[in-house]
Order: sequence, then C-alpha cells, then structure tokens
Amino acid sequence: MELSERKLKILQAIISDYVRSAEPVGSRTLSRKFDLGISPATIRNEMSDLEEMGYLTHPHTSAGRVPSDKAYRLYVNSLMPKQELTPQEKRTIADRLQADINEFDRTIQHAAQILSEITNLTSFAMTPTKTEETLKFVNLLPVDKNTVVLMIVSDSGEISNTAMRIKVPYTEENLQLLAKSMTYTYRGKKLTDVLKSHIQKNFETDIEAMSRLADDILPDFMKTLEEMLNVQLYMDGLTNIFDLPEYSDIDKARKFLALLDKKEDFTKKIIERDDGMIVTIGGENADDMMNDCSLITATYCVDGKMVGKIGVIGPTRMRYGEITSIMEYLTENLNNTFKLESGEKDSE
Amino acid sequence: MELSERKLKILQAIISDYVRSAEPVGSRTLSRKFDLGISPATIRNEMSDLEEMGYLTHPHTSAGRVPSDKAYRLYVNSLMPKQELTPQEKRTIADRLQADINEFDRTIQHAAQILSEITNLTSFAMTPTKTEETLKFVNLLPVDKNTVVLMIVSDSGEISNTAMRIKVPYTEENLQLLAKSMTYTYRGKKLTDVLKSHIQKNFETDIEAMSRLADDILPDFMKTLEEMLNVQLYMDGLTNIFDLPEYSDIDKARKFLALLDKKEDFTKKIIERDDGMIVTIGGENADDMMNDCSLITATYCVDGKMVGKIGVIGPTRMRYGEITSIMEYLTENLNNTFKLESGEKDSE
DNA sequence: ATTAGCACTCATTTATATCGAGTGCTAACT
DNA sequence: AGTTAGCACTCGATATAAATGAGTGCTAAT
Repeated sequence: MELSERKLKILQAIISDYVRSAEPVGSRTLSRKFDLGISPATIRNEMSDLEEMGYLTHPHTSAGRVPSDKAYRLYVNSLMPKQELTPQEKRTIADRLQADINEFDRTIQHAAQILSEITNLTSFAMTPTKTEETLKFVNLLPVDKNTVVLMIVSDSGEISNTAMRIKVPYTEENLQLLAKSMTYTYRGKKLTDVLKSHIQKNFETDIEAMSRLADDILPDFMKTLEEMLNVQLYMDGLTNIFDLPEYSDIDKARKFLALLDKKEDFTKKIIERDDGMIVTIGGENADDMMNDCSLITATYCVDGKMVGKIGVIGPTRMRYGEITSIMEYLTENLNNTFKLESGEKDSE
Repeated sequence: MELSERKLKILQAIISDYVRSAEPVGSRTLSRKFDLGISPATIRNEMSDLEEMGYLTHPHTSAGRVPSDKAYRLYVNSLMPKQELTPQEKRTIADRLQADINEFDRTIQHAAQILSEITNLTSFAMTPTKTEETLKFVNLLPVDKNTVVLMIVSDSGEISNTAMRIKVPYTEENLQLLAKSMTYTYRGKKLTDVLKSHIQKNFETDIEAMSRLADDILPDFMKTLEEMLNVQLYMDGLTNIFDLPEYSDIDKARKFLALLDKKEDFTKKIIERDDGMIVTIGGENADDMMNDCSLITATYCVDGKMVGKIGVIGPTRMRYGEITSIMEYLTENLNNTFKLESGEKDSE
C-alpha cells in the first residue's frame, strides 16, 4: 500500500494531536480539530490502513489511535517541520551560556540545565571525551619536603594534577629532570595510549635517585591520567518526568529514574552513540529499558573538534521538531562559546 | 502524666513495629507480636495515654497508632539501642573505601554510594568545606606564547588550576616574579578572605609589564579561588524511596525528589548544620518541604579537622539506631582513610 | 470513493455493599 | 486500683455492579 498524500496528512495530524495530549486520538476528534475536509468515517478507513501499515496502534478495540515508533521515525525523517526558536529562548540560551565563560564544567552543566528547562524533559550533558588528546607536558613542583604536585597538561589545555606524598628524598633538580624526561617520552602521545602502555618507567633513568623517584611517582601519574580521561555526565530535570502522563504510573517513573541512576552505564551508552544529531525512538534503542523512550543526542565541539555530547531523554511522544531545533541552536552556541574561550577573549 | 516503664516498653514496641511495617499498629497486633504480658485492652488504655501525651497519633478513628515526631525524638535520645554492624557491612565499608585512596572526590562519592546501599535510603556526601583553608602558594607556569597555567595550592594540599589566555606578552621571569609576589601577599590568608577582599592588585607592582600581567590574571585568579571553595554534593540512592510505602503516592515522591533536585539549596542547608551526628526529625526541620522527612548528618574529618558532611534523608520512619551506627562507622573509616592518605602511605 | 447510521467494545467513572482491623466504652473480674 | 472481656461503632480498603461515553468496524446509501 502507498502512503498517499492524504494518509500523510492524517498521520501528521494524529501525531501532532497525540504529542500534545497524550490521549489516543479518534476519528471524530480529528475531523473536528483539523480541517481535513473529510468525514470521520473516511478518516477511520484511512486510519485502519495506516494501522495495517504499522504506523498506528490501538491500545484496545474501542480506543483511538496512537502513533507507533515507525510513525515517529517517518515524522522525524521527513514530516517534521523545522521550528524556529522564540527570541526569548534564544536569549535564554545565549545569556546563560555567556555567564560562565572559562569554566568548562560549569558551562556544560548549565547547558544541561537550560535544555531541560526549555524542553521540560530530562537532559544531560557530557564533558568532552579526551581520548584524542595528547600529552603536552608533565610538570613536577615541589611543595614541601615530602609533597610534590604532579601536573599533566594536554594539547587542548586540559590540566589535571595531584598532590603526592613522596617517600624518598628529592632535590628540586631531580624533580625537574624527571618531569622533563617524562615530558620528552610522552609528549605528543595520546593520553589513552600512555595509560594503556602500562608503563614501567620506560623513560631514561640514568640516575639512581631519579629512578626511585620515578617509581614513587608513577602510580599517581597513572591515576591522574585516568582521572583526566574521565568524562562527567551532568543531568538535569530528572523530576520533569512527573509532569508527563506516561509517568503517572509510579512504576514507570521508577524504572525511568533507575535507568538514569546508574550513571556509569548510561554514560557509556551515550559515549557509544554516533556524532551529530541522533534521534533514536522507542524500540530503536538497543537497551530494553529504553524501549519506550526516545533519546536525542547532539555533539558539540571544542575548537572545532567533535568531543562532547548533550541530549534529552523522554517518552517517545515528544516534540521532535522543537527539541532538535533547540538542541541545534544550543550546540551551535556551545561551539561558539568554546571557540571564543580560547580565541578572541579580548572582545570582553 | 508520667512515662511509666510500661508505657516506654509499649512505645518502643510500637516504634519498632511501625518502623518495620509502615502500618499503623493496633493493640491486638502488638499484644500478639510482643510479649508484653498485658491484654490488648490494657494496651489500648496506655496507648490512649501516650496519645494524649503527644507520642502517638491516630490517622483516623478506627486505625492503629503511629509514632509522632516526639516519639522518635525520645527514641533517638534515650530508647535507641546501639546497633553493631554485621561483619559483612563492616567489610563492605572498609573495602570499598580502601579502593580509591588518593582520589578524594571519588572516595566521598563512594561513601555516599555505600551509605545508600546499606541503609536503602537516599544518601549524600559533601566534599570538604574549605572556608578554613589558607593559601599556601600561587604558581604561574608558561605553556605557550599566550597561555599560562595558574595554580593555587592551599595549606591542606588542595590544588586548583586554570589555563589562561594571556593578552599581554610576558617573560618567564615576570611570571615567576608575579607568582612570588602574589604568594608573598596572600600566603597564610584564608581563601575566603582573599576572595572577599576583592582585591585590585594590592601586591607590589613596581614593574609596568608585571602590572599589566597582573591585571590580566586577576579575574581568573578570583574565579579559580571561587571554584576551589566550592563544595560538591554527591547523592546516591535517589530511587530507593520508591521502595518505601510512604512514597507510593507519586506526588510525595515527586516532592521528595524536587527537594533534592535543587542541589544548591540543599547543599546550603547541609552546610549550615552543626558538626557531629545530628538527627532532625520531621517537623524539627526548618524547611517545610522536609516536614515529613528525617535527616541525619555526620561530619568527617581530614587530618583531624572537621570538614565534610555525609548523611541520609528519608521518611521519619527510619531505623535510627542502625543508621546512626552505620554512619558512625563510616565516618570513622573516612577519617582514617583521610589520615592515612597523607600519612603512612608507605604501608601499601 | 465517501459518508451516515448503527451495533458493539471496553476503559473509566460512579455507586453500593461488604469486610475487617481497630477503637472506645462499660461492666465484670482480680 | 488496675486489668480484662465484650460489644457497638468507625472508617479505610476491597470488591462488585451499573452507567457512561469515546471510539471502532461494518453495512448500506449517496
């Protein structure tokens, strides 16, 4: 069977109404609310066809129709109108992101906040994955007799450090030498590779004292690297779902929140997703737990490189057009913010 | 009216039963389950007295009795038995805290995790408040032509840093001089005071170039300080409340989660609480939102100084004895962990 | 091809009856 | 005096039944 123009129109109307009301929509209501120029009976026939084609489902015999995942997919792929943001939304985004220039994590966190506020859904934002980053230099700074600060800087300017207890006595000179030596060995290597190589001090160690110092420092070095590679996932609007009728069943709400409660697992799932604006609808999600959720993620860039993800999660019934538009605008803004930050800071 | 021995016994029995079952407890049930040696009728009389005295309430005429806040208060103050942890619990705590020595935030986060797992309640843990910390030194490290790393170290070894864009050209020498100068000015001062003093460069600036450098750096310096002073609040077991009958009403659950969703506000409330093990029950909480919650917080120490808080929040009906014991043990362990960390790391 | 008409379905709502755990009171018993 | 058995009464919870109404599918007329 073909998807006639009229069928498409009806389907779009159903989706539009259902997304708004969360109630199965019947032929009568449809003909009343939308000016389709055909009678409920005709609509019923078309609906019946659409159901057969898999675009609609029927909660039970005497209920209206509900769009299926397939319908939403069609909608997202071809029916969905591109929605312009309201000036107010634009302002909100721009203003609030501007506020915390130079505080990376904070900015990301706020992005999630904004997103959940505008969409009324649950949102999340991930700090950049640093798998592509390379080591720029290592520094070791004396603090006191048995404390040293280890500092690792990556090519993107990401810094991480730890204060370490040092067991062996050290001289400032040795420290500097060791730092230089480590920098020399690892400079330009990917952080992940350095970490993976599980190094047993494969940098020059001609001096005995330095060798012992290196032994002392290595575990902390690895740990610091590891920490540096960690991504943070910020969530916001967790309680927004309580406003959605699909989660008025407490058990549904619990399951939803449980899904997000296991942050590590969730983070992993987000990381694995492709770059760019990705929409996965209901059953399209591999995870069973998400089979009646839709997940939209987008990628933002720092200095032009694709790195972090931001997204929303909610019921399959969501305002795809609006949300993707918002996310597009938001990521654009993030990209700019993160370009500005390292670029023309003088404009301030 | 006096609280006779018998009344106490009955009250304790009621609390014990109610805490377990969440069902109003009646005289009949009580006499069956507890060997009080008196008939239901007598119990009824005593209950009636206890109600008059404010220790019990009555959801409705034909329901059993429920302990009031006052009853729990009495229980916590004098009736509550000290509960020994199971060896398994002890092992869990010790093991899981041991795992991440040297990763402060991680440890705190895990402490919250453990706490929620053992208590089946919602838990939280706050990183140390650094209001008492003093500045130890400031360092400025050249990265490239227009990037400099600013690093602030506090007396406790806490480090914070930012990579900054520098507008004016600088020499390594100037940087070092400036860092020394800043260190000299602020060393030993409390971080908060340095931040509050809202300094307009009140350290020596005889050299013109350095002065401009300082202007460039100060905003970031303040921001970094601010960031350093921030406390993090980690939460865990948010969804645990769904297992509690008091939150089977979706609206209650929503309110509870909304309370915790406003993290900043909640953090503020926690910070304000006194040190040590503090239990506030229902109406004792100033915040209306918490009027049917109990909140237990405890303080942990780093190097012997009271600094961070950890706690649980749940319905007033909670196993106070068990939970406070767990928290005592947990904070003890934290204290040790954080002493070890900077002390006898050689034992590894 | 479209539509009006009609019987049928079924979740939801409203009304009603029943149940049972619990109380409070009184009178009898130690 | 304090304790207990007995009993009427209360009231939320549960179960059952009837009424409602939005919606469907089918048929026959347009």
